[in-house]
Amino acid sequence: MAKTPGKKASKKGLILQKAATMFRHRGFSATSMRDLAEEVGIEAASLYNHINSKQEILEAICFEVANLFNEHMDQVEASSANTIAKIERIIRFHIQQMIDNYEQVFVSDREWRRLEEPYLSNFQTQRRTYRKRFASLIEKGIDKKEIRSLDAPTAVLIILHAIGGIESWHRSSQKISARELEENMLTILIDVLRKND
Amino acid sequence: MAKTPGKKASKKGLILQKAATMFRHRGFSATSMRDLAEEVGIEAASLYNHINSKQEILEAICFEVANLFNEHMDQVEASSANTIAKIERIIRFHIQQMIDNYEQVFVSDREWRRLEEPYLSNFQTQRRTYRKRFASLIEKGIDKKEIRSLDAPTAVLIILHAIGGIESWHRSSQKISARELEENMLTILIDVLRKND
DNA sequence: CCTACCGATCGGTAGG
DNA sequence: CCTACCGATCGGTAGG
Repeated sequence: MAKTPGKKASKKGLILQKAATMFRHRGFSATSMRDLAEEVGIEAASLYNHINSKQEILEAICFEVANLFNEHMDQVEASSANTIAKIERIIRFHIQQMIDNYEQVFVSDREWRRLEEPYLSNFQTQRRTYRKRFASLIEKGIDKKEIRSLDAPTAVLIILHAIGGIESWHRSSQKISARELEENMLTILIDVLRKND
Repeated sequence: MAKTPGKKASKKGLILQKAATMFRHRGFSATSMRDLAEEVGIEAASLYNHINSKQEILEAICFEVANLFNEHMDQVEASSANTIAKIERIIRFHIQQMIDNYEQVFVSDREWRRLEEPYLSNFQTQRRTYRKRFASLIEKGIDKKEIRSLDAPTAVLIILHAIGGIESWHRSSQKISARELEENMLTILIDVLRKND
């Protein structure tokens, strides 16, 4: 109610959405505000009625994605499922986001390096914290003998980056379905963790 | 003997090496020829005595890496090891290259998108072909019951991107040793494939 | 939301 | 390998 959520909000939303698509294709640095404006359907100068700078657009994309994953992690940690089920939920969420929210997630994952301080450090810290929470979950699973003995930080590294591989699936011409991809990937990644004795 | 390999060759080598480091940090688009020149220790204009364009530098880096991996794949395919040993060799090579030849491999892996045609298509084709060869090896292992039944293209996707996760290790402050990382990662990735019945 | 425009910087060339 | 410089384009602002 405080801010009118009418046209102004949706135009900013459109800018962020178009920006995500363009940043993914060309990269942040190679995308010009003029190209973005054209895609949005206004003049470059008019962009600045909705956003303050090019940097701010990148910040909005990166931190929206970071918040999304942090909040999901909160939910999972607060749930009462067993450890391997929690991890499965997290992996599934990553896969689904990489499929359904591809542009934003990709940009957040690959272009966050172009963030300026202090946002860069903030983002890196959030990222590190998220991975530590994930690794802790795996450690707990190992302690409870639900998960095979392995180096948890390395496993997190592998799992998260493996999911990033969905990018190649998006670029692939002869795609299997998203549903199939999700199941194939989940099966393999869960098998990385599951004890088989 | 044909080309004198003295100062001219090593200066070009220096340019490529410095460029790889800068492209990794700032990205191809955000790296200026002036910044690169300063790093090399000459004026921007002097760069053009050794290379023809900024694009050409990126091409040199990307295709050198592509050739390296293709040639390794040739060797492995020609060898007489069993399938799982061949795959282990390939994975180990990827891990080692990602550790020892990090700047170049990273740039080739992340910045190839900035390549212009016809190099872009050429690179993409090489990449696709390499992955198909890798997937074929996995398929063969499945047929020979050396490898568990899984979707080979998805497994390749996971393995290759998982290894890309070594990037996070490079950025990490509290590093385990390269040797440990290699073993942790290899163990986990081979366990993805190995039958355990 | 536009026209008009700013200073800075870009990749690259001419000519020596 | 340098000085001097090119046209193009950049992110962003002024003023309406």
